[in-house]
Amino acid sequence: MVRVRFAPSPTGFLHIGSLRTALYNSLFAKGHSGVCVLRIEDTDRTRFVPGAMEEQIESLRWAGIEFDEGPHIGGQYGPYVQSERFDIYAQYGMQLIENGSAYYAFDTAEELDAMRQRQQAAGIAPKYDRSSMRNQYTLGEHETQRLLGEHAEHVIRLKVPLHSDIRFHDAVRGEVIVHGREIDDQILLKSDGFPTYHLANVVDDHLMEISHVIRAEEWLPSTPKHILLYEAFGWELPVFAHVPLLLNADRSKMSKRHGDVMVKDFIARGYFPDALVNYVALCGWNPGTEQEVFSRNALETMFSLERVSKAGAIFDYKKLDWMNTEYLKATPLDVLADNLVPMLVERKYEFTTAEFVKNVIGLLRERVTFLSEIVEFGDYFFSDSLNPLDAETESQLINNTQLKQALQVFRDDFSETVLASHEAFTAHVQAAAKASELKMGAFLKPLRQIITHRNVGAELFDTMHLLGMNRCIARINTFLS
RNA sequence: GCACCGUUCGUCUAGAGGUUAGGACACCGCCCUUUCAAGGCGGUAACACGGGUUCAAUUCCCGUACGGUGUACCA
Repeated sequence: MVRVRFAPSPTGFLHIGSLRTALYNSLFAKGHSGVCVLRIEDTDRTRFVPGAMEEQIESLRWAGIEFDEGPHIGGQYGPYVQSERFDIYAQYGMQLIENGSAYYAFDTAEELDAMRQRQQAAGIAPKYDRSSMRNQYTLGEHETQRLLGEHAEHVIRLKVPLHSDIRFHDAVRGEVIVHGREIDDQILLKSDGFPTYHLANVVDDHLMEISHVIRAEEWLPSTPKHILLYEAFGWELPVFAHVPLLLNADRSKMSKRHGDVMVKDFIARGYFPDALVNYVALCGWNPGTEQEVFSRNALETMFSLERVSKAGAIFDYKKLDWMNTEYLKATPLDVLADNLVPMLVERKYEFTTAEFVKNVIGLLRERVTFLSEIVEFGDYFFSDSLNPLDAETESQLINNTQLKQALQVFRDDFSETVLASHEAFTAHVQAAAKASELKMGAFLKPLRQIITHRNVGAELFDTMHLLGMNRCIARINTFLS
């Protein structure tokens, strides 16, 4: 049974990189008929942000990533919030103390700082020095028990075997080897009684029967510590898979300052959830074919850890935009209309019937990146009070007597048949232009400006056809007067 | 500093000893055209470097360089 988990910390908004990690977990679970659990890792009380968990769940839900178990839905392995599992960690910490895999340490923050400074000065790697600091071994059993008896501040540290090499297989990277001497005696239980990530993570993954740990590459260096913990408990290892990081343009870990990185930012900018998910899935994974646009279902069946790439991927906002246009072109018009109508209503626009809006979207969607842009880009469809023309265009139009003549001809001979077909329209335009000795192009551009108050848009025939004869004539009359 | 991980067009990537090194985004050009797009066609552009191994290395091995991550009583 495949059981995976996504385990964010509620310290802020959901990061785009976290979204991808969650996605990979979810895709992997779905593809293997497994279970994806959400677990909240809130063991750092100092960084806890109220409401963050809810925000992250909401962002995930927006992206269509749902869980099978979690704090918001329950499940057989709860509770799914680590702060509610406080006693469990203490219990397992004690087990490690009893079997000699962990020990008590009483050093203060200042003492530890001093230790690191000494080590740096001596040019050696900063690492807890079990033989010189104040711990169970240097103090002796008697003194240790005495300190514990009087409730002296203490932590529990992992006793890392000095000379063992840790080697493990990573599903995306292959064999990874770390020498035991490089691994620090990690703190397992902090002086406030809360576990560190390392302990909580291993205990929970075991208790929740997680089969595959799919997480970001930043966890790779601490994986040996986790393996040591599994061994200390005598537990079976899950499969580890460390996925590459999402990077800024300068190849550093993707962060603010270089652009939007929170999922809520992408929501606000108007991306389709499926487009964002599709793009992000491709950032570090591909199926080995040349296909780039996938349904969610295709993603679920095709995704595999073996095809996740090893190197970090620079997040390409332009390609994301392209992906969004792909979805904009592929999504059924009535779905798009359902999304756009509320935005139009909010603007208090008058022409917002679903059918009309559908037609507008059909005309304009190839010209924008976001659906929401149509509100602005196609404003002349939704209201008859057009934005003022810019001064230069306006004076050009007003001073063009030939144009006015042509417009009069165009308007006077206007009938329903003009907009009945492209051919009829073209013939009508030509006749009006010819009567004033204008070239067709020289007439069409100003006509567009007068009808839409814009220089670009869909083909004029389609535009006017959708607007209808009366609205077109009204706009020409407004200009002529 | 040390440890680990990585390195194919500007970007995302395909490639698993012998390829004209393929695709996509972006960029440029042409076509289409009633503007802008979309679409079609075409183009510029990559195997970090040095040693091996091999008849043959982008591909395997070892170094070097560069980059990233980690090195907390944060996750």
